[in-house]
Amino acid sequence: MTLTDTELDATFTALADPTRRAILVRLSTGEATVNELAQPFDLTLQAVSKHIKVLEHSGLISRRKEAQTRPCHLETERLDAAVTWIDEQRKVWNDRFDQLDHHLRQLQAQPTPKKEL
Amino acid sequence: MTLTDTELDATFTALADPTRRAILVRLSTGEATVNELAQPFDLTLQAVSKHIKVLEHSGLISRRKEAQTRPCHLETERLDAAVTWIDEQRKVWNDRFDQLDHHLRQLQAQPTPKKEL
DNA sequence: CCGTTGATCAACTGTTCAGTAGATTACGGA
DNA sequence: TCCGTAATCTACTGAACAGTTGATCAACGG
Repeated sequence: MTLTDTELDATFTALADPTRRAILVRLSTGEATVNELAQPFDLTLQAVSKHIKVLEHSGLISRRKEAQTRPCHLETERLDAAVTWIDEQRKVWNDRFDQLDHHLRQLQAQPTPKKEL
Repeated sequence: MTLTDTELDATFTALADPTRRAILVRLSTGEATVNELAQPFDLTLQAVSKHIKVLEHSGLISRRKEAQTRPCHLETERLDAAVTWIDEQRKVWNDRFDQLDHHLRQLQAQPTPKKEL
């Protein structure tokens, strides 16, 4: 799935914070509630709740509603989509190198007058 | 190569802005100067210069010094490193699913008394 | 129904960030 | 040497953001 510009904004913004990345790492090992996620951090519950909202808004996680708790879990599709965007750039970049390589081989085959470095 | 927390911060922060992503897309097709990069945007040269500094600081691009111009080019190693981090999380997540799958098979094999949903 | 727990909402503060304008540096060409 | 061009540095403004405290809501257990 391809993301819009706005979705890419939200996704990379969510990934750009160490607390939020730590939450994702924790969630990669399984579901967790807000309290459980907040426990390792020297932050108020409200602050962690905000981070979770950012992650949820980005689509990187989603949540169930279970009794009083609201367990969070990873949405790997968004991780996939982020990688897809990056790979796209690398692909174009690498294609360009292939062309450069081809060009250099041509130059080698038929020596030309040097123009500018 | 593995990135530190600070480097991941800088890398994902750099990717979190649409102008900066557009600059990266442009650079994936080849080197460009600050003026060339600024041209498509409705921004002052100074603003674009700042974005470029953010990208350079993140390690996603680097620059040569050529006469008056300072051409920028992509550093794909950083793109690779960002993908590596994301893949790491997906791997753990998928491993967990494998375990869950294994667990469910066991449950299916030998019916157990239900504890809690 | 009341107290406890999990979590959010609301208001406020301090900091970071994107953008601007104006001055400045650095290089190359006439 | 003087001018034009490429780019940066500095100082400023307004918006967004991370964090706090205090109040509130919703669900369960006695």
